[in-house]
Amino acid sequence: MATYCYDYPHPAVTTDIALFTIIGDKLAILLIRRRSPPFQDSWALPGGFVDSDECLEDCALRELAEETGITGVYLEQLYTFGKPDRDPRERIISVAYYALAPADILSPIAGSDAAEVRWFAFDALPDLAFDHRDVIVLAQQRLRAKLDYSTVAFSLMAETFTLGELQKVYEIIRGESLDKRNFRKYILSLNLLAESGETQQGCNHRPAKLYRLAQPGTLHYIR
Amino acid sequence: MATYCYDYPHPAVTTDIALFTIIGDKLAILLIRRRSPPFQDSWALPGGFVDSDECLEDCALRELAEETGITGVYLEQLYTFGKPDRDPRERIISVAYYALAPADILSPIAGSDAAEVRWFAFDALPDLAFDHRDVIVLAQQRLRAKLDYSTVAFSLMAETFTLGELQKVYEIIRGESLDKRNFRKYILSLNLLAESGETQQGCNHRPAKLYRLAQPGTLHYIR
DNA sequence: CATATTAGTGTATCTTATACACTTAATCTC
DNA sequence: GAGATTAAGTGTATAAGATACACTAATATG
Repeated sequence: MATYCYDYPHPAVTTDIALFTIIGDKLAILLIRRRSPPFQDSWALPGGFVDSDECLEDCALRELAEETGITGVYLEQLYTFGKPDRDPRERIISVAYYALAPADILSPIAGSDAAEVRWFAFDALPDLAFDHRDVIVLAQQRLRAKLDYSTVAFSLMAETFTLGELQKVYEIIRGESLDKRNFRKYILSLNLLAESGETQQGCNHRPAKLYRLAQPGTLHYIR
Repeated sequence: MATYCYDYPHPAVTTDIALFTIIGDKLAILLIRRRSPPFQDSWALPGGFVDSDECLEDCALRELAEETGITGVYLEQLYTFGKPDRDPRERIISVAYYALAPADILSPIAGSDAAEVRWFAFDALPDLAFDHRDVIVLAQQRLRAKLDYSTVAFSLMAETFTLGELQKVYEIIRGESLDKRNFRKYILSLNLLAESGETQQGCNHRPAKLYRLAQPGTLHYIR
């Protein structure tokens, strides 16, 4: 194998991705079971080393795809973790990203570096490799804060969704129940939703109108 | 010189620091003139390579002290810049920090890697090395946003200050003038200030009461 | 002693956020 | 198919917070 030499020590750089979705009525996060040491067989965030010619965001998307098969998520840089001893092998600095995807995303498939891939409820995480628990906690705080001043929550919705489903997502992330009428007033006042024209199918109650984003893929800031 | 070899390419990692203060009635930022290539003689943010056993924040504080002599600032991680070609020498990933200090801080003194150190008005920046203009623009946006939901502005104040001086700082960062009575009502309602008991000296008008932080060094979040 | 300069103070109005309950449309069960 | 069950859908009154606004007070200067 080739070796790469430098005049002074260089750390390795990785990206790690905290991908959230909503499953049932819980916030869930995607973890992989590590195939190799260190922390072999431990659960960890997907992620890996930055290639020499790719930018950080591309690395995060590539690692997520390689290890879990998931693509097309909303992705945002979170924080860079760099304590000298956070990896037992060598100095590794990790640029952490958080990502959001609708729950109807294709089921994850374990890739090369992962023995297993699974969604875990945020409130029932297993022991985690490295400092990945810190990463997840910070990501969840960011998500909750951003709910108040942006439209991040829409990235957790399928292409069409009901206002009830959207309210549920807000309630899960904020950890408190919301008034239905006030919530709908607020959301509709943003003028970011359009009625799809369809209604919900196959529910044992009055079917709700389906909405879609007026400008899909755009993150808006409120206030 | 020793060489350090790895099985696959490692990027270099630096920190860069965007240190803001208020000078006169302008937002100002500290720049150094680079002593060595690349971008020799260009203005740039202070910063430098992460030592193998120091954490990222320590690196930022050390580089700031070494290159400019300034210590004791408020420091917060901003964003990590990692485009593959952002440095012509080799792959360099930079963890950017922004920092705040009161204007009465000791004058900066050029250190080893800096031929010169100077404050520049934010609205009159020179040409900058690397992607440092992007860093500064992002830092200013973060500062402005954070003004609304935290007490960052207090980090720009001297130990004691008048409400008029504090209002001036808010006006400069927000780029608009504020109503005096409403501003005072808002600031005092936070219950974070204590009267020092002293008043301003040597001004050719009614002297203002001096205030200090009730809990110095603590950042508070509003709302 | 008149002028200039900034400090310091209160209220009325507008805007936004909150609290709150019933009717509707579908499915399910007996 | 009648009644029960479930979530959808809708408006108003009140409370809280944000905004607009003008004069008097204390010091220095000429």
